[in-house]
Amino acid sequence: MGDVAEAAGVSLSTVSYVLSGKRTISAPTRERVESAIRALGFSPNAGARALASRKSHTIGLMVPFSPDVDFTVVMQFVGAAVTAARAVDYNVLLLTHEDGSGMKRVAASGSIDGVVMMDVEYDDPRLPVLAQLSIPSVLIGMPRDVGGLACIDFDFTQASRTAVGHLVALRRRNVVFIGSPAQALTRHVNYAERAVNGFVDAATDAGIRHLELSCEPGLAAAEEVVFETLSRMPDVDGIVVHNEALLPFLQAACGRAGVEIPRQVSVVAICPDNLAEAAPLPWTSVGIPTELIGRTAVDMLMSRIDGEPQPPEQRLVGAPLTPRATSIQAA
Amino acid sequence: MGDVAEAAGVSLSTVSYVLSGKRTISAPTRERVESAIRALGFSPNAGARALASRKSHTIGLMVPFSPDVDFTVVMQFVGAAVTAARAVDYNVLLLTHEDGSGMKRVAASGSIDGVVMMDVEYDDPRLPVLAQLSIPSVLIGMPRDVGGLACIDFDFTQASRTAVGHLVALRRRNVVFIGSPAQALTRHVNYAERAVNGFVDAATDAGIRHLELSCEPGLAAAEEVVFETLSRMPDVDGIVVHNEALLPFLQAACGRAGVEIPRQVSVVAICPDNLAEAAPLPWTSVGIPTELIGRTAVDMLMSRIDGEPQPPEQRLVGAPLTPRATSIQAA
DNA sequence: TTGAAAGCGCTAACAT
DNA sequence: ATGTTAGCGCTTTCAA
Repeated sequence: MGDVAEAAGVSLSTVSYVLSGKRTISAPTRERVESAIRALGFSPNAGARALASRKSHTIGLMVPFSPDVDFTVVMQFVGAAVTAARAVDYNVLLLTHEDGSGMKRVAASGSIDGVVMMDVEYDDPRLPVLAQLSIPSVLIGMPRDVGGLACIDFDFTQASRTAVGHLVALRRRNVVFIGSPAQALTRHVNYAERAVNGFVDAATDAGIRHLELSCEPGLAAAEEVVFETLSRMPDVDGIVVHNEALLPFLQAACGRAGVEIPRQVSVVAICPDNLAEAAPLPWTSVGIPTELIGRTAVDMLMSRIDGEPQPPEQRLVGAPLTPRATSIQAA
Repeated sequence: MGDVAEAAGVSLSTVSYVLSGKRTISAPTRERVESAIRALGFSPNAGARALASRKSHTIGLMVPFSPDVDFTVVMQFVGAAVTAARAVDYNVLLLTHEDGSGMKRVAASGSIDGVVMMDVEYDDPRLPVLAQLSIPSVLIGMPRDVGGLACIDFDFTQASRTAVGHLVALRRRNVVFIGSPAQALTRHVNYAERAVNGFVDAATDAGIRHLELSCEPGLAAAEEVVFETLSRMPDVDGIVVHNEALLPFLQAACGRAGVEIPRQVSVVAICPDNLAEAAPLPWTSVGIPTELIGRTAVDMLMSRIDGEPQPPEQRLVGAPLTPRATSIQAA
């Protein structure tokens, strides 16, 4: 940085202020400094900056690696978060879901200025650790006890209500909810619960028959759940499905069972829009806005890092329904 | 660190050397220092350490986010790499596949000491950038021109040969190779080519009939490729499939077409073992050792970071075949 | 609007 | 086997 200062004929601190923008610099000076930076190919040293400013310009991102998460969805969050961080000139340090002590270490050493934690569980053992840290954090997901933490999550209740509303508007009167695998339910009681509750409430309000099932992924499980649906509600004419891993198989399973989508049964999926669009028969869906949630999580974290202390905040993100090929008006 | 030194009754540098292990310390001294560290809850500052030592103790990991990669497989590499890095006390900075300039920045600023680049393409535009960096790198994948770079990849040629050998031993004589989608072929000419070549060579050597197809993922495409197989080789009795995204659908497609696995047709998949095991009918497979490759990539990088300069090196990792439910002796 | 200079908390060369 | 000390390359207060 000394070289740059010399080349531009200014002091070292002026170069620093040009870089950080924390001081008003006259246009000509700024210009000279910037061209000197380019000419010398200067790039400020991250370690020195971190030491002097006590900010690493890096956030931690805790990513789940357990086999029961849908990595397609996870990667959408991750991609959005990384993009959002880059946009404000922050790096992203990869932390694993399991590694609570690792998080403690990088936080204590000043390697990160904040944490975004994905796939938060209902009673997540990492929450106490998080609360102890001296750096801010944002959770993606909604634990039982939010304490003073900041959270953001998809509004599953609203999504289910919207889905049911759509089916009712299409004059469907016998609807079934196909939810996430049992394992997800136990880990994330909350979100599964919210989705189911929204469904039940909306169906009750509308005065229509309803049934709630959960399902593992895979073709066999898909066929099973279709079979169970037909035996418990033979005149089913509407389905709400909230299970990303099941989607690729559900249409095939319905086809084999002779259940015609969308003529006989209209289906609304709760899943990211790009998954809904990619299906052979594109799903009508309430799209989980993974991109928006990932980006917002980072934005919330940023305002806690360099803004004034923010109050705890729990944000629920809703989404509209997009009609596609799997739902039409009942005959 | 001064506090720790005082509490332990030693000098500041002794604390530093206890931490880094770069000096032999007498047992009692080390003990006093370590207990002082624990007592004070001391954790060394990463920025200061990076500044003084010119090492960030962080590696960059370039992860692909394009929709045409299989994220299940990607995450296995990532998980293995992160675990390996943690094991030697290194952090992992997440870089996106697209972000060549971002890589340049973090390298120039001293934020990372080395890079592991996943999903390397045949003519990857980032390779020139990588070669310019002053930090070492390791590629996962095999580009056209390796230059002076270090690479590691799965030995697809050997895998195909092993698969064909297995089918031949089961007295299969009419075999088809179902490969990756066309898009993967254009991006990664090399690996697809190697897999196909190994297949063709082995089938030719064994003197059996053979056919090579490629296939998109999804149930419809799976049915199509089965149909094409049957029309071009009605007496097919062996399949080698190298297409992770297709696997969940292939058994269903065969079932629908009346192709009985494994009685009528024996199938060998080239895919990570855990994918092969998870199928309803577990695949006989040549398992891509994602875990090993990810870990080895990090090990190779580490030896280039703190060891003496290493020569360029291209490493191919082979794997054994594990017989499972999709292959038996021909009648 | 700009400059001078005192650290930030470590590492490692040089001592002993 | 341990201590002393000069930086590492920035940020930021204080001064002009």
